[in-house]
Order: sequence, then C-alpha cells, then structure tokens
Amino acid sequence: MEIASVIVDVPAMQTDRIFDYEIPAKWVGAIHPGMRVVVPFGPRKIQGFVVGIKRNTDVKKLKEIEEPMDLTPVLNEELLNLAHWLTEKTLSFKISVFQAMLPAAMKAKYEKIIRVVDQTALPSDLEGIFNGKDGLPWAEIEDKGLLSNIQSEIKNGSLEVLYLVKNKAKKKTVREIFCQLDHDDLKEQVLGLSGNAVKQKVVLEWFLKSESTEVSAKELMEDTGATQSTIRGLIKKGLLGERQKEIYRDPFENRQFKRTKPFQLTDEQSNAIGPILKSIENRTHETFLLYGVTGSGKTEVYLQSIQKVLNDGKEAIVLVPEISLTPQMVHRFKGRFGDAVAVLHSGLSVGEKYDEWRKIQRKEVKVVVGARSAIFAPFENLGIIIIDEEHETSYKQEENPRYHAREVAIHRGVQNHCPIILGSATPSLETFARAKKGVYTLLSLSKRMNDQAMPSVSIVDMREELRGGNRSMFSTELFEKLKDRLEKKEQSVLFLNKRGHSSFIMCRDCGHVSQCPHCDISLTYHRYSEQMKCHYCGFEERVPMNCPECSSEHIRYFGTGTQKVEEELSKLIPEARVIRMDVDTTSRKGAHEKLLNQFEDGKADILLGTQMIAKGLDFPNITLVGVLSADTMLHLPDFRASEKTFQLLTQVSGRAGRHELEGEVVIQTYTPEHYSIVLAGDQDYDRFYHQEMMMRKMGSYPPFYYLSLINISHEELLKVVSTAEKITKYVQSRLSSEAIVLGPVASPIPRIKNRYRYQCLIKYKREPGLVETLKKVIEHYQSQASNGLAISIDINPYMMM
DNA sequence: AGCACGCCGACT
DNA sequence: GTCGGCGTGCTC
Repeated sequence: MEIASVIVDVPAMQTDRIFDYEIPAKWVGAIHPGMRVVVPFGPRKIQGFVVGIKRNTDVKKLKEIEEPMDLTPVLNEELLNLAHWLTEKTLSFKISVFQAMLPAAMKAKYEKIIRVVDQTALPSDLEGIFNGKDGLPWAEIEDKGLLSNIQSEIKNGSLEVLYLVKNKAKKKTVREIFCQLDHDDLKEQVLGLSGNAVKQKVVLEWFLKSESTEVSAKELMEDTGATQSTIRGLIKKGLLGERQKEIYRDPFENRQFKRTKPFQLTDEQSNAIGPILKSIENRTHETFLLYGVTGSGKTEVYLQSIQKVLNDGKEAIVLVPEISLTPQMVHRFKGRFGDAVAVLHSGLSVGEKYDEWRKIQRKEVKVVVGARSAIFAPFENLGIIIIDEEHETSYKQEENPRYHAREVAIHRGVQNHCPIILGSATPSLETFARAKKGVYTLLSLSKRMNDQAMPSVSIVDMREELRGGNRSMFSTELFEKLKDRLEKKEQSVLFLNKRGHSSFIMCRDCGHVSQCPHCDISLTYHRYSEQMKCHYCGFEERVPMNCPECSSEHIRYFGTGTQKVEEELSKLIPEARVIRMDVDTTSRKGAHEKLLNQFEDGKADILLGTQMIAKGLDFPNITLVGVLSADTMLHLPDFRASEKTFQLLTQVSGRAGRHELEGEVVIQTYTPEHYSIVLAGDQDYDRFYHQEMMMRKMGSYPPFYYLSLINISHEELLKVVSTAEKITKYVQSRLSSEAIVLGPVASPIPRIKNRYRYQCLIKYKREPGLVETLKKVIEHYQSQASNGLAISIDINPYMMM
C-alpha cells in the first residue's frame, strides 16, 4: 500500500503538519510529491499538497485520496525543499508557503452544496425552496431559518451535503474548426454542393486553398464571411468538425518587439561581467553586487550574462520592483530574447499569470522577468538570478510568509550552483556592507554610458521661500526653470511622494483633525469622491462642512497630493500640458504604458507623479527633474527613513539628462541640512554609506544587528498590554545578554480596525535559540483558544508600523 | 479554518 | 420540551 504525506489547505497552527492518506490502487504510480490532491478532511473535502510517498504509517484509520488535481507536480523537488526552508525561516504555515509559491489561480475554491436525493420525500416547505432543482449552494439557504429541517432531511437521506473542491484556474480555449476530408474528397464535395449553398462553398474552398486543415472559428468566419449557421451546416453534413483548443492568454497580443543585438560593452562593463561569466562557466554559486550609477548600463550586463546562461542550456530569473515593471524593461528583455521570455507582474490578470507560469513549467520559456513572487519560478535548471534595484523594499512581502526575495534568491543560487546578481545605484546598507566584507563580490560601474555628465542638483530651502513670502508649493527657482523648459520645448518631471489631494483636514479654530473611529490615524481627503477615507480599514465619511467639535466653518486642507499640484500647475502655467501618474490614474489596465507613451511622444511637457516615476524612465528630452518635497519620508518612524530618502532622491535625479541634453535637478526641502538630502544632491553614495553606517552602529540597527519584530493585537487594550509584557519577559529570559529586547510599546499606529496594537523589537547578533523561542510564543498563544489575540512575527522587518 | 458535539438559557 | 447561543476539540 502506498501512503501519501499531505499538507492540507487549512492555515492554522493545529493543522500545520502532515496528514497521511492512502493512495487508491488506481492512482499508485500517478501521484507524486509536489502534486495537489483533493482529500477528505473531517466531513469536508479540501485541497492538499503531497509532500512525500511512504509505505508505512502509525495512523490507524487511513482515508483515501479523493483525486489528484494535477497531472504533473506543480512543485518540483527543489521548490519543495525551498518551501520547507522558508517555513522555518519565516515561521509560517507550510500551506501558506506553498500557496505563495504558486499563481493565485491554483488556490482551491470551495463550494458547499445541498443536493436533493429524493425529491418526493421532501417536506413541503423545503420543496418550495428547492423548487424542483436538484441542488442549491449552501450559502443561499443558510439563513432561511430551516437549518433543523434540512438537518433532519440529511439524516433521512433525502438531502445530502456535497463539498466541492474547484480549481480556480481556467484554461482558456477557442473553438476550432477542422476539415474531416483529404484534399481530393473535399474537391469532390465542393462540386457536389447544391447551387444555392454559396456560403458553404466559400468555406470549403477556403480549406482547399489553405495549407492548414484546422483554423479557429473566429478566423474562419472573418476570412470567408460565413456565419455560425453555415459552419454548423457543414459540421452536420460531417464535412467539418469542431473542437475546443487550449490557448494561452497573451498579455502582449499584437505586439511586436524589435529584436536587439548585444551591444559592445564598455571597458567598465567588460570588467564587471568577467567574474559573472566565470561563475556561470564554473557552475559555482557566488553573489555579486553590481553597483552602478544610474545610466551606467547595468541592464546590458544582465542581458549578456543571461545570454551566456541560455547558451549553456540553462534558465534565468530576473526580478524587478513591482513599480518599475514598466513596458520599457519588458521591451528590453523581449527584444533580446523574444518568445523565450515570460513576464509575471501584478498588472496581469489571474488567468494571464497562470498561463505565464505554465509556460515556465512546460519549459516553453527560458527567462522570467517578474516581481517578487517570480523568484519561485519552477525552473529546474537555473543558471542565474538577477535582482534589479536590489534595495527596493517591495522585495519584502509584508504578509505571511514574510519573505525577502533576495534571501530566497541566494538560497536558490546555492542549491543550483549559480550566480546571483544584485544590481543597484544605491544598494541597501545591508548589501553594501556585505560586499565590503567580501561576502558578496563587488562589481562597480562608475561612469555613465557615452560619458554623459551627472545632472547638476540644487537644493532649495523652502523655509527661506516662505520667509520671502512665497507660499506656493513651487519655489521661485523651480518655477522659473519649469517655464524655461516650456519655452525650450524640453520636458520636465515633477515628483511628489503623495497621491490624492490633501492628506488631512484640520479645523483652524480649534485644531480638530478628523480621525478614523476604528483606527488611530487621521482620515485622508479624497477630492474625487469628496470623502474622507481611512487607508487602513476603509472607513469613509462625507467631508464635514463644519468642524464636528466646535462647528467652525474654517476647515483647512493640509498636505499636498498629486491632484492638488496638478490643479495648481494649471492655474500657474495654464499652457503647460501635464500628465499625472499615480495609483489613481494608472489603476486601469494598460494605463501606465499609455501615459508613458504619450509623454515619450512629446504630447505633454510635464510628467507629474509619485514613486512609480522614480525608476526606469529613460526619455531623451527630460532635462529637468523637480522634487517638490524631499522630506516627506524623512520623518517616518523607521530607522531606514534616511536610507529611503537618499535612495529615492538619487533615483529621481537620475531621470534627468540621460542623453545628449544636460540635466538639472531641483530638490525642495524644509531640512536642507540633513545628510541624506545633502549627499543625494552630491550623488555621493559612498559618503552617505559611511554616515548612515555610523548612525546604524549608534542605534544598534542593521547591518550591525539583526531585528525581529513581534506584533500583538487585541480588541482590549489591557489584554494587549499584559500579553505583550508576558511575551517580552519570556523572550528576554531565553536570549543571551547580548540581545537587546525593546518594549513592549504601542505600535506607531496604536489601533487599526478597533484592535489595539503593541510591539516588541528584538535586536541581536547571534541567537541560535531565537527561532525556537519565537515558535514557542506562537504555539502558546495560538493554541490555547487565544480568544481574539493575534500575534504576528516578522523576522527582518522592513515595515515597523 | 470549518464543523460536530455538548452544554446552557429562552422561547412557541 | 426544542431552538439556537457559544466553548471545545478534532480533522489522516
């Protein structure tokens, strides 16, 4: 007898273990580790993942696997091992890790159906509900107050409960028409057609002329002008046949990518790529930091490294930050490698992602370009992993499993004996420190290609502007330069870190600020809907006309968003054509690309946007970049605030003057003396690195210490505080004296969705017992029917909120 | 997570 | 009496 070890689709502490199932004789040999199966679990049927096959078990009453959901495993051996490692690393449930590794379309959908077994035996009230149908979804009859009736009918056997496990993934198909006859028979048939069968004749002649014997119904109708009925007639006569054929959804349908050839590398690029090629050749793992200023040609190094990998018959993964997965990047990869490239990013529909994933699994592609989760691409012969903009925080997943793609990449690199390239103009401190220590190999590109000068940067003190009587959001300098570009017909980019209109509203008489009633955070003003919204729980209310506290009518809008800047611009420089790019204007599919194309084609003078325009933008006509408020990020309660500010400013500045025309950058700030702003202005990463390392050392932060963050939340403040204290004491007692345990303290947002939040931060250098301790904490507080208490643990957190 | 089971108070 | 509220414990 063969027995399968199965991880079931129930993300809970108590079920986060192996359950054994017998493999029915008919599927012995057909069910393998890494496959999804439907298994009975209690009274229900649910999805499970087979993680192993064995012959013996201690379990007495084994149930049988209901059916397999896959023909071939969806997780290969390497990925199963990776999942195991990741489970330990992130303290997540195994099932959550499996699901994170697969496209969302493969998550099971469950349906509970009450089926009528014996129509005649039903009491009249139930008969009315079922109304002759042979079954109804449970959800529809659940709250009709007939629970006990239904229960007794189930006992009688006239009703039964069906639990269905559905595959969310739908394969897209098209109707295909094919010819049943060979060429000669077909000719005969055409001659034998009756005179008034004009359309039928045209259709058959199409098949006579055409090389192929099959065609999509749509295409056939377009080519011949025939309609459904004509074709149906021919099918009835047995001359044609029809079938459903599976096709891929093609996100890049009707798109041609101009093929490019490898460029001649500069000396610097050649020097950088040498060690990478060597590592590929020797099939050894090595992590490289490709530290290259903006415009230094990192992408070409990636492309040629991948080419080498493909020549060796291996595969490549390229990670790009979600936000910068602009068509530009896709273009460059599709342009070089054509159809060998699959693309995985959030802009695709669930079905499209599923199709791209299957192209990888079926070995129809060799290169994957994608966001964070593409790191789990099911390649079996991985030759290189590239992480572009390695410092980007979007590589860290902020929900369970809280993994960092960089760590996963390095783990896969070790397993596959292949190199990892981390690329950035502004590497994260952690990475740069490791490169300096020799853990990673440092490769530098210090010159821009074609020797363009770095843009000149001027930092404007907005306090001075205010003192000088300028109360607008544009400094005199930026305003003048904007007008100048407009005259010269050159383009400008304006960068602002906040979407929407204003961030909050305040009463000018009593100082009252609208707060969310469920969260300790102020509400955000949304102009479009004229509403105040909470970004954490979704609470909405109308904008008050009067202050709710003192009834004053003097309500003022604070903080500036992209919408407001757009309005201001149209007042100040009405002749300027402005394109606004933020989450609100790019949420529609393809909108992102459309707006960028418009800008590239010169249909606008100013591109105004948030984060998303900071990267990957490479247009020759941009000669001015303005940062409206450099310090919005600087004052966040996050030890990485300076680093993020420096990175962002440097990235944005890099957008200017990448081609023949020289670029200028204007940075507006209220704290012009802050080192991250001064040094971003000088484009001096090295000095910033040293300065920031000093700060981190003083604060005992990464890369000098590791961090783990425990979050505790509950509806009752007292419960949170007392639990947080207990946990902190417990953790403290089990760690060495070198570890620093901070807290418990209220989280930066002390309440979300009516739940109070406390946290405990652990700083440590080496604590082999920490993972065990944290596991104990989770076990203790999740198992003892923890009445509403939620504990979440983030190892190496990036968001401290 | 569901779901059954079991124990209590509140009703036609 | 029984309906339905929630706490408890189990799922191969």
